Amino acid sequence: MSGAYAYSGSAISAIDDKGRLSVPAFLRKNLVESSDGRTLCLGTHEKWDCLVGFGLSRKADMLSEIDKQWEAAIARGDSFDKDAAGARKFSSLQDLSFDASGRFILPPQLREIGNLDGNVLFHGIGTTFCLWNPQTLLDTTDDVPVDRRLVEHHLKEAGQKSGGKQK
Amino acid sequence: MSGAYAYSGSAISAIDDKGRLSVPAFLRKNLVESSDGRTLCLGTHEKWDCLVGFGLSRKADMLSEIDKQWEAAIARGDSFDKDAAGARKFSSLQDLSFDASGRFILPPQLREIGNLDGNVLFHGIGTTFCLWNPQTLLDTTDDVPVDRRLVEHHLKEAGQKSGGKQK
DNA sequence: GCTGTACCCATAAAATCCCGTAAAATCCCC
DNA sequence: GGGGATTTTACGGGATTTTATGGGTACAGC
Repeated sequence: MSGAYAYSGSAISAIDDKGRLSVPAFLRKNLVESSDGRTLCLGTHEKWDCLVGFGLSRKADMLSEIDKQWEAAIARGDSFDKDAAGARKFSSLQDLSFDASGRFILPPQLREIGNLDGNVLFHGIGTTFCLWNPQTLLDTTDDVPVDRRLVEHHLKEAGQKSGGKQK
Repeated sequence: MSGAYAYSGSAISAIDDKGRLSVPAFLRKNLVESSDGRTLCLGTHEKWDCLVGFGLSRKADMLSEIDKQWEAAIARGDSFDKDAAGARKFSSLQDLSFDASGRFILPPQLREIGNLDGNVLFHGIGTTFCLWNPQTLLDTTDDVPVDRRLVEHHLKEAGQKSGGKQK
């Protein structure tokens, strides 16, 4: 694998009035290295009710993985639908660029699908990181192996900051 | 693979009264690089009820893919009809040039085959991207692994913009 | 002449960039 | 190790640039 860096840790960040969101600093460094610039790839998660993010280089890895699968399939004489595999992985993915202070605009469609509204919880899960609506994460019935105490802590913290503002 | 960049993301765009359609900006960048100019290759999809698009350089890749399939077939002792494969892939392909603002004229035959009328949904699937009539995509019984929420979002958005105009 | 196409201009909306400021984290010197 | 100074970070608010899209005009071929 290309990137030697793993995403870890968690933090909460708020969407502002212009629909901007800032990437927490601890993710930013890896992201910049893995994208060779300030680019964030963001898409919907295949199973969970959240968004996934990672750097550009991961996209290239995904392409070559599909290619390898295809080559293995034709060598065996099997069929392999590259387009279906590509659609699954790429159709929701957007390349977003963030500015020097780490902010990017969250596209409306991703915002809607991810149920994001107000506070967003980022948390690294290795090769990628997830963006959750903290409440959705607490309420989900999926098996998302996250320490609830962590989420609750971030929520409490964010609640104080906005001072009960109904955003 | 030649291009390190993969087509991803989705957007809707409308065909105007003069039959023009604009390539969404996020696809345009890759397209220009991969074509060394403002050229878009457009054809019908082999399986799905939509059109496929990509840059000029992808044509060479397609040729070498056919070659690989042929080699794999002989290795297995099977037969492989290169001409048939080529016909399938290339006969519907047109090279279209788009202007500085990203617009091109959708040839009537492709427009008809792709069932395109009014709003067109572009979505990247890695090495290529697809052009769908959003309604056709929602109604299709083929296994097109696309997040329906995305399509629905784009449709809703487009509906608002035209304000119910029956285009 | 028409018709279809490429090119040019105009405008509104959206995205991008840049500059402040204030809070938080880090450093540093005593 | 305490406390102030410096650096990062978060976030509000413009200004500039890019994009989407309407519409005009010139030039080709029939």
